Amino acid sequence: MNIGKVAKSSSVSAKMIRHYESIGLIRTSPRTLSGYRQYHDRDVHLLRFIRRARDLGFSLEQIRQLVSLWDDPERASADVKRLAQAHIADLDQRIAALTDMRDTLVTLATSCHGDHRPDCPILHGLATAS
Amino acid sequence: MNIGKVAKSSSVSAKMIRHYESIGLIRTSPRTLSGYRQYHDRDVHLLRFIRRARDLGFSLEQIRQLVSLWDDPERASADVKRLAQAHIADLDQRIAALTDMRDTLVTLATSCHGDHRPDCPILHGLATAS
DNA sequence: TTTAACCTTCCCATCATGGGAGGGTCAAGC
DNA sequence: GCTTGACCCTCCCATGATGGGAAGGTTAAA
Repeated sequence: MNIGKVAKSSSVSAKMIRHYESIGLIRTSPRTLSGYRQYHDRDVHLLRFIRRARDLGFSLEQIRQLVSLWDDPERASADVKRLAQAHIADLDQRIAALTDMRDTLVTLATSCHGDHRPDCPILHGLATAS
Repeated sequence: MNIGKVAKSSSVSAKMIRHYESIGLIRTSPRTLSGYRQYHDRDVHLLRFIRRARDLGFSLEQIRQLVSLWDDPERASADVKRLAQAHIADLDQRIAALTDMRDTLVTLATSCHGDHRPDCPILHGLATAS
């Protein structure tokens, strides 16, 4: 299988597949005589795994660990759970930070009359200590 | 005032002040004979404004618009409000995306027993179509 | 044989920020 | 006046994940 087909069936772009190879997230693939990368079904499985982990917001470094656990028949599920929970905590923090921003902004926007006059609590709020 | 003092009192690093100057977000400052940038109180005000807008998650491009509205005594508060509401909508989208990730991950992690055994619903969930 | 659709590598861009090298300036204390 | 330490300057490089595009080779079908 060439890289284009793998890209389509894994939903990981060819660009990214090459990149993942270059940073050692996936193994270097064998090549044809003319230099084309050759893949098999198991590579598609791995790339789908990576893609889903990305969709869940894991970083490539975290995915590197997930992949090595995935590959390891001796793994303890506790190790996987630890990774997942650390990531959940991280997501919670980011959600909280964004929610704080949102709430502050909603408060400011609510008090802005939003007409032709220049007076604006949003700009005032930004200019003044919070 | 030298750049270090401005950085301290505005909570914007000297590195960033130079960067903001280089991308035209703030005006180029006058220099001493030896090339040191010279600032005044009004520059500190502007940088604090920028810093607070960053803290609320506005991009530098959005801040560029906010600053020009801030500078404009003829502005309509409706224009500011429009910017703020667009940003709120953007924050809402990001919060929703992160919350979806979080919920999916929590579901997977909950069903993982998290012990020494290798069997793990989290890895299984990542490997299988969602 | 031509052509279109592949593939290759290499460099550059994003966004906001920081690190660090290599070197100049300034003020205080001796 | 000289040393020293704390400033300042510019320039280049790095981050993380992804994409764009150039310049050129390969393949399969018409």
